[in-house]
Amino acid sequence: MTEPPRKPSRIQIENRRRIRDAALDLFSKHGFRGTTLDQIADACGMHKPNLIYYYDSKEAIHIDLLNTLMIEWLSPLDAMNPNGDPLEEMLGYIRRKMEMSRLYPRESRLFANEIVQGAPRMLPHLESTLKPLFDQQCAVINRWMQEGKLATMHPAHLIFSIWAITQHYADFEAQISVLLPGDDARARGAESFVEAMFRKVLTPSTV
Amino acid sequence: MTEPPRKPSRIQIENRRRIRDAALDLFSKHGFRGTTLDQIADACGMHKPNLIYYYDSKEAIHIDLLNTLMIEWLSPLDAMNPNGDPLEEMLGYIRRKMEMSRLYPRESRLFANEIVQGAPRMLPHLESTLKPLFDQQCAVINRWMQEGKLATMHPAHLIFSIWAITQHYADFEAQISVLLPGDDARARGAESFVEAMFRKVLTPSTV
DNA sequence: CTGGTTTTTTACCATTTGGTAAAGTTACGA
DNA sequence: TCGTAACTTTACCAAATGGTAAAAAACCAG
Repeated sequence: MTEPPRKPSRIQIENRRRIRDAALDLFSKHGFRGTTLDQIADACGMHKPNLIYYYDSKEAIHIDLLNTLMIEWLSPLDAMNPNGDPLEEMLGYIRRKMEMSRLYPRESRLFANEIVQGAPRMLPHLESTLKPLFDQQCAVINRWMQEGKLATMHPAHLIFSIWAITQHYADFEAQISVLLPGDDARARGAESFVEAMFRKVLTPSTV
Repeated sequence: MTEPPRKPSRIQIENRRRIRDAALDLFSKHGFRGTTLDQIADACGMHKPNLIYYYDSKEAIHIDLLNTLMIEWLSPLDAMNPNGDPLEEMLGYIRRKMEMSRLYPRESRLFANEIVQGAPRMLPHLESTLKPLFDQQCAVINRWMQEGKLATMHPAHLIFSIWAITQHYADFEAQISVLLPGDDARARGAESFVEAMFRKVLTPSTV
């Protein structure tokens, strides 16, 4: 039988990490096809065949990145508490998404590149990992709305709008920084705008 | 002196159009680097050197596409009437953007691809064409808010949120169609959700 | 230390890709 | 209809790119 994969050595763990970090940087900036193995090798101070020693192919690096990052990218959605205060849970989620967009724009753009181009390497993952979580949280939000704790609206589109707006700040930064210069003030302005907007949208009308 | 460019023949006009159409399709699906001249040639039934006869380079095709499409892509923003009813003008703009996202997803994704990757071929255009229009419309919206016709908020971030949500439906369609299948019902749901959401956000609180 | 295993490096290769040269063909105004 | 300019096709090329083979070097358990 085929040998089972042995426990990876410290060198393997560290070098795989270096490769992923360099690849994240480049894939998020230039996309999969726009990034070459030579660039990745250069960026992490290794030689091209060394990358192939740690990863079977360029595509394997990309897939590993997507898999590794998807879980933590979705963690805020998972962290919503069905028993918490609905409005505060939603606003907390939105705040965490804004923070991730600001702190981890590379991850945001990695996924944006992948999905804009039809998610060729991620569709199965969307089905198997994202969809169940999404449906579950839609159900929670729906319950909250039924209970009158949130304004009533289509929960799926609500989540889409949260994703759209929060990730827009990372994904379209090139455009945004032209239109509204001043990184720091802009980030603060964005956060208070988005919070105020969704507070207004989500607050149920007191009948 | 250099000969001035002659008036293009009918064949030139038609073949350039064919090239642009094929290129739009491919660039929007696979990005600039992910698209090859052979693919474009194939898609429009021409031979590779023939493309180069009409366009100096692959990049020239891409740039021409971006330039050609930017004006009509921005036309809804330009079409807002400063003397119209503020709430209806804004909702009309949002409706037109949703419609464009549904009818012209290729254009949306072409720009998304370009901007996510830092707008390498579009930054000058953003500065020279988009920025003035953007600033102007921000001023109009600001005036409307001052006059109490719209809820008060940061106009730039408001526009960003409109772009983010409306274009999200085109740009991230691969993800959305997994999470919320059924193209037709989804499109209708999206339009009524977005309209209701922005109506709520923009309606000034009657003090 | 040492011998085998893991890791790195050098040299190389086949394919893809953007683009060119030039011959061949078609369109079209005089 | 005829000659020239516009257009198309074939054959080709150099560089870039993903990946391989195998030798050299570093590591590490006994």
